[in-house]
Amino acid sequence: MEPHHRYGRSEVVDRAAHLLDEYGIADLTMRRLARELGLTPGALYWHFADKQELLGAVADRILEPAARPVADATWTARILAIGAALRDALLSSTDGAELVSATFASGRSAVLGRIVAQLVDAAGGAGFEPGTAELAARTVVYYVLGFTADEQSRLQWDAAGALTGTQSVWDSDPNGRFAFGLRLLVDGMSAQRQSGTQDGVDTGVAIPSA
Amino acid sequence: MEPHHRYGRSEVVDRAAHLLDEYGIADLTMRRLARELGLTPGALYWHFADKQELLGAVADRILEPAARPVADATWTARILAIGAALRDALLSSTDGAELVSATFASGRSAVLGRIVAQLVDAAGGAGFEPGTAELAARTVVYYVLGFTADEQSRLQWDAAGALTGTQSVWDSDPNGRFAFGLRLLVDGMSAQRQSGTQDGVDTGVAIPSA
DNA sequence: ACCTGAACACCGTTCAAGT
DNA sequence: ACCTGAACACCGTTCAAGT
Repeated sequence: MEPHHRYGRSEVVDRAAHLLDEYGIADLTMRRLARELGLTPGALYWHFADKQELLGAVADRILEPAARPVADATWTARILAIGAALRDALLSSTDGAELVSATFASGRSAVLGRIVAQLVDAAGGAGFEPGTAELAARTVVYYVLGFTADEQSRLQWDAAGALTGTQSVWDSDPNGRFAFGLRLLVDGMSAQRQSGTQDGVDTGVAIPSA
Repeated sequence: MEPHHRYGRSEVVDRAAHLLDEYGIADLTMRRLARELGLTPGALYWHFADKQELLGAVADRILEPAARPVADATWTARILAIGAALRDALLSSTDGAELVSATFASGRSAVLGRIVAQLVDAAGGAGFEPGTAELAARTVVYYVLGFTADEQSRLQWDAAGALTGTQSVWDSDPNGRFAFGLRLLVDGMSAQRQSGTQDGVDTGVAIPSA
């Protein structure tokens, strides 16, 4: 498609994101993407050092809507909001959770870093010192990525023709199921923080991490 | 190696597990494994339907030590023990966490199912009804897989020559860091369960899931 | 019961050279 | 600044046929 055109990096990422959403992560290959753009495979290596960098750029595009700073509120509300926004972003594209999980593992997403930073900030509002807040923030991310990857793989497996009618507890109220685990974490954070700390106010009181 | 030998399924899994530990998940390919066994690639398809099945069998081998029923104790101690045993199992092989995460996503590990069942049982001891206990159990698994995959990738990256000397908070007390997140979840479960429930005793009192 | 041989349809990456 | 051509070193999977 589209011969005799030269591309910038962002146009290549556009196409890659479209390819992902349309055909899934297994079909997001360098060769396939090149073909879709009417290019030779080697051309992509002018835009990206390797495939991981391309995947990171696609992950960042998916995550962007979840990285917008959340309105001021109590720290619990902020964490619930960031978690929900992250899940929504992952669900917005086919195999989004799987892609972002893989990218997170390889440490190649800048935007996920910003999301973690927002969670750290919110956890700081709960009275945790920076190091502990980072731990809590990452715990939230592990949960959201794990839950959503699981959810999405079931969704796509079901959509591919299987068990229609046998809808178990798994299918019903996914938002509630997601919120349950997130609330577990937020409740755990409430239980661990210094009792002298007011909700939403960082008193700077430290909590030992072990 | 070892020509003129015919293999059973378990011997093939042995070799695959060894290959994983020695060279990592990227080198655990069907062709490489066949070569290591002195076989033709096609031979492996007599033992396994596809690569995912092979990976699932290797994952099960790694997880086996973590699936042994834990000694009776309070539900909190059981969850902490299962979580720690799962992490230990994942860390016991190169790329263990990555392999098991991938296998979990494809739902191809029987042993991980048994581990989840033990967590569900322990959560039941906290007074959660079955559906909610399952949610809590899976949340624990998401955390352990996420934390350990992250930990292991950093460990292996550092081992590969990088940042020696600049050991940040990340390297110090990994056990404590792991326990922190797990305790967050257990505390969250304590906060959500029915107050009439004694520790370790399942009174059968239900909690709504949303 | 277990494996070979041979094929099919792919991969990611590099790099001199072209415009 | 962006791309081609061509090569290198691989993949997973299938299947008739062999022992």
